[in-house]
Amino acid sequence: MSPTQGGQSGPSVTERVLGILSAFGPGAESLTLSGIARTAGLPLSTAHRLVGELAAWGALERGEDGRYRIGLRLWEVGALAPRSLGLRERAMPYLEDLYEATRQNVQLAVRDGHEVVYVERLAHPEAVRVFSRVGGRMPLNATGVGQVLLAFAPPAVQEEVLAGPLPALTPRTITDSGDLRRTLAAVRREGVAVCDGMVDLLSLSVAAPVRGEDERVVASLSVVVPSAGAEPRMIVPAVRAAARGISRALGAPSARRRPAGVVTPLPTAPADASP
Amino acid sequence: MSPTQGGQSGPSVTERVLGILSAFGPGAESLTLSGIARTAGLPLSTAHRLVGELAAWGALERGEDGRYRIGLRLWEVGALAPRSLGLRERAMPYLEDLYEATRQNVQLAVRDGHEVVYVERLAHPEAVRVFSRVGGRMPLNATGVGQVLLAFAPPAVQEEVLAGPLPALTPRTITDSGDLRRTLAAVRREGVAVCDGMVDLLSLSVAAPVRGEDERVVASLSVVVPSAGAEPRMIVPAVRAAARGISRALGAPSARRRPAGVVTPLPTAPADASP
DNA sequence: ATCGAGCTTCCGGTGACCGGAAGGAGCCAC
DNA sequence: GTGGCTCCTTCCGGTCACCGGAAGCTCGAT
Repeated sequence: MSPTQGGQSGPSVTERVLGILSAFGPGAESLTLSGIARTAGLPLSTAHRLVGELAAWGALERGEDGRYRIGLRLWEVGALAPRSLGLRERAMPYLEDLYEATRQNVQLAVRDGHEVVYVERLAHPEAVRVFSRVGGRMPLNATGVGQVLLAFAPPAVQEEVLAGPLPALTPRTITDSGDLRRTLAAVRREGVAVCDGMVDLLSLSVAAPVRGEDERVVASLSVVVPSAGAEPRMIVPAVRAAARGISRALGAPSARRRPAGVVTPLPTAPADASP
Repeated sequence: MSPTQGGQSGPSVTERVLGILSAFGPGAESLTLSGIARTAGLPLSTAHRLVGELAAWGALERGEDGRYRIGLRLWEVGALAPRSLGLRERAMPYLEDLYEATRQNVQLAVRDGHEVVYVERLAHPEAVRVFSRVGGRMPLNATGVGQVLLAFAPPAVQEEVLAGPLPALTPRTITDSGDLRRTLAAVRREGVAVCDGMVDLLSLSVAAPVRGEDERVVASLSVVVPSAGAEPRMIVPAVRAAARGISRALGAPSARRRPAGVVTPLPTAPADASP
């Protein structure tokens, strides 16, 4: 299938170039040429040539220290990703409000495969430290946003995750697939996930689903507060309201504005846990 | 110098791949395969192969409509760009405050070559419409952030821009190099740029410089308000204060916190307009 | 039905790419 | 000073991955 898997031939040029980009990551924002070559598994001279072309275009930048970093031009192109830009633009005002109201951490995330990817994050400098970062990944089972995204994911994805290993970040992380299945059902029922001490024993997160125009859950929104003395009851309505606001901004019919006081039932989950 | 400039040979594989990424841009967030091939100047079958590899890696995503978009994975890598992530992370709290105080548009931008690139933007849904967008570019002479970034850029860059054509976005855009030179001197003297109706006749922006640990101006911050009835005197101090806060967060010595009431002079500009 | 636009697959010739090797620059330890 | 390290840069000939024309496919529109 891949143009280069036939027999003993090496990776294609494209794969090598992408491999160079992959060498960068959280904790490896700047690399030397040899570091790139080592990480990407390329001979030094090959890496030199390819990196030179990438830098000429602006995908990489070379600092005064001679180290390479991701270039502004690549960031610019990446910013065109619909799941980043389109979502962010419309969600920001609501994230703002939620941030302003809580002065804690507010996060917006989407699902990519079996992981959560954080798309936006507002953090008060004095709020609880949080492990996530914009552009970072986390397992689906261990985070509030992850549980929401998983609960409303296609059944096939749910089963794959439930069948696979469930990594534990703390002793309180859900790692039993039966427990997780029950939790997901609860999330679908309640429309929120409350995750206490699963990423980090000191923090608690409250997450809610964001729906797109076809009613599918396209993102999840959460607030992270200190676990000690947290009162989720105070936060849940605010998170739900913000998530609904974003869904409306994205055109989700179920989140249409309606006369105050009239309560419409939440749409039923696309599919239940049992496929 | 380039590995492929010798004689009549075509662009290298790397250049072709980057050309494919370049095909995407503001107003072209989603493209068909043939559209990509046309824009990038590649034969269809070549584009097909390369795009396939990019999609397999996650640099591109193929929608249900068969069109290609920038993939989340590329966004993720791009998010590692130091001028985006590092800057944003530290600047956000201050942008927040400024946004909260003005409920208008707040922007953070850096210079790349002879253009401004917007790195972050907070926009109130009911605020003045603004042309800029995250990841977008604008000419240096026509925007508040641009004038600030140009005023504190290396003299060589200033001269290049002053020598080159100065695009006009409105009749009020500065297009005379003498005028621009005087404006830049004023910006250096005042530490702020006030730009009325230069991007768009209805809006006014107030911008201030953000300095890094080596005192160099690394970014610029602005607030955009409706031109009609705007009172810049009210906004200038807030913008200056936020810019100074970010500079401090980035480690700029001149922005160190000091006993209230003691005024330290702003550092002199790295170089005056006349080189 | 007929057309056209867009997509996918196939395959043989060839020239772009590969990477070993040599050499230079900077740094630290001895 | 001098040896040994790491990192970077440049060169060049053989070979194999890449290129792209062509044929066929799937749509939807006329």
